Amino acid sequence: MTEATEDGRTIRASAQRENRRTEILDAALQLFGRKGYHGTHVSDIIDGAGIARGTFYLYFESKSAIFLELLDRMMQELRSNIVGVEAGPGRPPMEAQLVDTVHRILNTVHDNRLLTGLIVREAVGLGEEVDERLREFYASILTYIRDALEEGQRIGIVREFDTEIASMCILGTIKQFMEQIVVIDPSRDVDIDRMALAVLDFSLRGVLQPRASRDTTR
Amino acid sequence: MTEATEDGRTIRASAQRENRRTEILDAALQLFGRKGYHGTHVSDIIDGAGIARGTFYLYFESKSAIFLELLDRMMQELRSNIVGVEAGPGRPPMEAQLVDTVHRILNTVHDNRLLTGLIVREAVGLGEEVDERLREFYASILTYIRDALEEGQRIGIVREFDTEIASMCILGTIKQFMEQIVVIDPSRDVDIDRMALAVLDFSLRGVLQPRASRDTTR
Amino acid sequence: MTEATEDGRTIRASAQRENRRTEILDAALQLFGRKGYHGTHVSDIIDGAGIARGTFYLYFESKSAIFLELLDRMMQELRSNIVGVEAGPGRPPMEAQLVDTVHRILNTVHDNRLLTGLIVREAVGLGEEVDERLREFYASILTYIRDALEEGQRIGIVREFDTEIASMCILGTIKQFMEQIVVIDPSRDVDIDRMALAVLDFSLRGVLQPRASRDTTR
Amino acid sequence: MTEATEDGRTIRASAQRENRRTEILDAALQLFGRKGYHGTHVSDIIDGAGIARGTFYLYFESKSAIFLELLDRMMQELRSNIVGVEAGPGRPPMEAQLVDTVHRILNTVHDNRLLTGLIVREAVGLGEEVDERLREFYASILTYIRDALEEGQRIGIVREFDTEIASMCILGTIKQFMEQIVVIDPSRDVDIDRMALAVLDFSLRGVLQPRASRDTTR
DNA sequence: GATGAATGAGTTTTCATTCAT
DNA sequence: AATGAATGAAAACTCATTCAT
Repeated sequence: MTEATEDGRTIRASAQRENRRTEILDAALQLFGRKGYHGTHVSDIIDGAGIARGTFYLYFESKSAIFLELLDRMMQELRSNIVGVEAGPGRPPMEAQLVDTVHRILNTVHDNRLLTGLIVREAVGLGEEVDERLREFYASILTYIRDALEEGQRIGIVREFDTEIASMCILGTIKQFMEQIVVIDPSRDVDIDRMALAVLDFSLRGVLQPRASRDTTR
Repeated sequence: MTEATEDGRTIRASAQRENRRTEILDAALQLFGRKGYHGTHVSDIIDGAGIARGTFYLYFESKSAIFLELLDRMMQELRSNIVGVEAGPGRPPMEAQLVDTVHRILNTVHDNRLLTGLIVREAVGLGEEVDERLREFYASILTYIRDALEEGQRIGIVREFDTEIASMCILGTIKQFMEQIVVIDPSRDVDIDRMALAVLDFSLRGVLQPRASRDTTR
Repeated sequence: MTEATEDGRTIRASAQRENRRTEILDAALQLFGRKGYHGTHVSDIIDGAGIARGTFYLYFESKSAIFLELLDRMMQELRSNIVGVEAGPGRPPMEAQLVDTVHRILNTVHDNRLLTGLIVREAVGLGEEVDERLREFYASILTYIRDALEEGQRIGIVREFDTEIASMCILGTIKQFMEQIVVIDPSRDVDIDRMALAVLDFSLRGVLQPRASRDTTR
Repeated sequence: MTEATEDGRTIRASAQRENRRTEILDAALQLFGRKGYHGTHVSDIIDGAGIARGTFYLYFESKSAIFLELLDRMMQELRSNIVGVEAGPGRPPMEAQLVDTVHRILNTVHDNRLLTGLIVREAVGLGEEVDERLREFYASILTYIRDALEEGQRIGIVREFDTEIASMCILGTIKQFMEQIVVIDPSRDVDIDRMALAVLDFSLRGVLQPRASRDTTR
């Protein structure tokens, strides 16, 4: 019956259903983000969502299923904010694009503190599936960064170096700030602007004095 | 009686005892490193160490106690390899010191892959105690890096920038490689030399083309 | 939703719940009464109640919690049967009141053999909490007896003596019969009437021949 | 070899052995008396006695064996202090004998506080054997008291009443004071003299004003 | 005899998941 | 669809007893 053409009743019902689902996801997010996967019990989630125990399993197959869904959601969110930076003719200069990207990434992280926590924290012991997805996620970011760097090298903006390693350095830098925002100091209001500029400045130019000292240190 | 000066027997016995302890620690390390804290059960550890259930509790107070001991041990190991780098008159140039340090850190990490895994992974949900120690550990590293950078600025090797943010960038870079070594690709033989040089190159000089292009991009 | 006014369903459910609870309490009572606290395992209780392991913890926080609840219940029961005896103008003569009280106490004890067993037996090693409650319980009974005796002395029914010691004697007598009923001879049908009268006779008049011998012994 | 005629060596050895045994018994007594059977672990006993774990089992078959031995010892001690009171021609008047007996019993109890604690407390859950011995012990005391009362009735000192019940009353009174001394108030120095006299006064004469003098005693 | 490391059966408790109502 | 009582496998930890040295 519900599989017939959707009349008013089923539409309302399925909207209702979607609402419920979202409420549960939100409750779970709060908890996973705050107390980690193992520290969060199904009891906590149903209490948070104000539903009955059985209802939870009407919407999600298992505790790990809802966790994975949240994980995917956040990875999607992050990915969509990173993709979009492309070096190419007719595009703004790469540096401007990068400032913008870093800005957007850090803002996304900040806006989704809790979800990001899921990624930064729980890395292992949640089964091969989680490991695999996180690996893929980071691999895709690495690839993106690397492509950007190589494009930069091709057009002469970026100097020659080991792009594989460099992209890891950049990823590490980004992750550190993700962690800084969500884990280490979640209460303090962070200055995203300052962060983005400083991160970029560091990544683009390094720490050394440009000319004079460069000769002395070698 | 047994509290008298240790004769051959008690010496041998206490050596034996220390051996056992180490065996159990090793078995636990393998398992925690591979499957995480929650994924590892006391049963796994005693199976791994080839001892009886009760024997485990003869040597360690609890599952969390042995985990904390391993954690402390690795943080100690890492700290002792980081401390020692100091900018100052009569010391080798900072860059050389840094190459050396990065090298040593990455080697330590590589030699203690599994232990490092404990630090990189399990970040939350193991109780306030673990959280606190990890926080302290990273804080001490951050302070160390920052001090080094500021010293560098004072003596004119390092250019002016936000040292708080920059030290986080460097820490993030280091952590990324720790993770790279222990989590992401634990089987593949990594080229520590190449890593150390590339990391340093990136951190010191950034990604941009030094001179000519620097004017054009702005 | 379920917190709205209780409809037929929730009323039935909560009645059911109360039933279950009582069933478990009953099973536990039988076992604690028969085999003592340490001799009774949670496994015994769930077997006795015909429930699953987890169900037990749905109704009681722990093994000691259910024991304490039974303990409190019996102390309550006994107390309520003792309180009510008061010497005063317009009240039945103290002796009649006492016969009645002893009767009621022994009947209560008999009706709650198993529960009483808990009090008579387990006196130590169950933690300070149990000790404390038993101490309080007996202290309240002692105080009650003593007050009654002193009131009796005031109105001239009771002769002069050390009421502190005498109340202990009476308490000891009562406890002995509690024990007699529940521990020493739980199967044999006891004659409460005979007991009550004899106990009172003993307590009120002692064992000595009233007149003649009294002169000879002094 | 040790089974040959005891030479100096084996005599010394066996004296030594007896000493050790006693030390262990003493340590166990302290602990059982203070913390109960279940609250006392073999570890506590060997710590208290300053011996090795295995040594304990060289002297006692099991934890319950040493407990039973202590139990027997105390029952023996008490019995030997009660037996000796006999009504008969040529003996001191029963009342004097009783004062003496009560005195001696309470003193014995006081001198052996801890041992008495074993009897007063742990009554159940230690297996049929313990139950049986305690039952026998109390039965023998009851019989003794009853015989004394009946002898008293025969020679006209004691009035007519239900001696079975009365002997229980007296036993209960005695036990209450045993408990008072060892459990309820073990620290406070008790006044054995006052206790003994008051107990006897209560048992012999009860609480009521003696009929004839009920008006005149005041 | 003495030692104490090792044992492992047995205990309590947890918690994700199921299912009758 | 929603409920929440019931489930039971699995986990950590205890402690009396044994046995090789």
